[in-house]
Amino acid sequence: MENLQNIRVAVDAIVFGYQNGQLYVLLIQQKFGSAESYWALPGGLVKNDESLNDAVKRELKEETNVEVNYFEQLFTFGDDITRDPRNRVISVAYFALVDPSKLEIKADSDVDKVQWFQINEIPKLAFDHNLILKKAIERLKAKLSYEPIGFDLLPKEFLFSELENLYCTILEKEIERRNFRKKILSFGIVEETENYSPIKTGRPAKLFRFNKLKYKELIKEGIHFEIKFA
Amino acid sequence: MENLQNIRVAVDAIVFGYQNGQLYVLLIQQKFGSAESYWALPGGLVKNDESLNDAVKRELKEETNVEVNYFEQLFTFGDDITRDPRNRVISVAYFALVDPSKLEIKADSDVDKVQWFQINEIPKLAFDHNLILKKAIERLKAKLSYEPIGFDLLPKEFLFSELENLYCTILEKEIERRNFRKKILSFGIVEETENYSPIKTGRPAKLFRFNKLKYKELIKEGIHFEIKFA
DNA sequence: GCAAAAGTGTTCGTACTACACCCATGG
DNA sequence: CCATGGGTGTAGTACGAACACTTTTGC
Repeated sequence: MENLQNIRVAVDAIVFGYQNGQLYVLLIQQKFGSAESYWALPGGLVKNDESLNDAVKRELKEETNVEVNYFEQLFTFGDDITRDPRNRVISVAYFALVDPSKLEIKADSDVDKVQWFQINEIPKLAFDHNLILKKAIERLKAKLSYEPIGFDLLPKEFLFSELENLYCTILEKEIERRNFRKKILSFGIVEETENYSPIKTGRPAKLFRFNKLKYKELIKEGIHFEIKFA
Repeated sequence: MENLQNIRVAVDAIVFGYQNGQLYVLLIQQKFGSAESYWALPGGLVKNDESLNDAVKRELKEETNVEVNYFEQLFTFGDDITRDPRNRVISVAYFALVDPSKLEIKADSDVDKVQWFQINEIPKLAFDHNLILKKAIERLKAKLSYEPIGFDLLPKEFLFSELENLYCTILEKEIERRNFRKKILSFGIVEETENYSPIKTGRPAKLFRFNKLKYKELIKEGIHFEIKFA
């Protein structure tokens, strides 16, 4: 029907992490990179007998030692034909949210370095990866307002002030503490634990936990989570 | 680095149309289809030197004679390795909204038939196209609530009752006419025209038009369009 | 004058906004 | 007793929900 198609299929992973009031993304540097050896998103070519989802998981594990169980498909980049100067490559980008304190990153296989980069200190990346990352950040911001994804970025038990800070940081907005707390608690998907923060300054703060089960029930009932800001 | 990758890249188009109070989708039947010759979404393999976006446009034009200027990327289907039994094929699905009255559909190139199918009378489709369509419908419903996409499906000038009906049909919900009208008009993105409906039953109805410019201004100002229902 | 669809206003309740002070602990 | 963050209540407002009758035309 047509000349033989010669297009490669790759996947890229945008892994966001939150720690100490800052949003980070996981980047790698290839060992045998193209001349300039820019930092890049983890990723690589999909194998013939492997689903796209498995491909991202595998590449991420291989390159950074990070294992993630939930990836969301972000977008497929294939409009710029020369985005990879070597071949025609389209890339299916996936993003994930993790708590960095639970992970041990490690440069593996063909990778030279792995590192968390603060989101507003991103260098020029390989290929169109700056563009991909930009789109991922937009999606993250949007999702934060209508899905309780903040909890994936935090430890199992967390302070309300951390959650609050996470929203401020990602959305780059001030929020009103009292109203934010009321709003979040009103959904009933965040519960107090018996524990208190080990931080020994100021009044001891209760630790909270996210009730995933409750959240799923509410979704079934059609209640939709939404956080707005002034 | 690895064995030669052998994955084909296709695009598929989900073209939604609205007419006479019904939502339709455009399907084709291949001439030399696989045995069963199921109906299918328009689409095909991407050329080596062609962007994904151009590929959907070309395929749609070739197969159905329909020209669309705005496609939105829906999702990339590539987790089911055997979704096409002949080869490993991943498909980047795009969707578009059109006013069918402005189009002349015509089976072209390798296509035997082209037809609008009402959304709740979809037969079993080729490959995983039922799944793709399902996802497209979900996205359409979601988008309808927070973007004024209804206007892409209607003629330039339309009746309020048509708009109202469009929302009811797509969302499969009753809506409250008075509140709906107030809400839509409150955004200021829909204007009265001087014209009246040619329908000669009941009180003559004003025709309205969508003010795209005004909408873009409001977006810049950060106002976000949202329609909720009881 | 009746059938058929278009057009419209008000009340009520809920949910978001804005705002400032007290609390519990460690040093 | 002071410094540090944690924790809370209330009043005003704006927006969505519910609801039914009048208007204009063709036949």
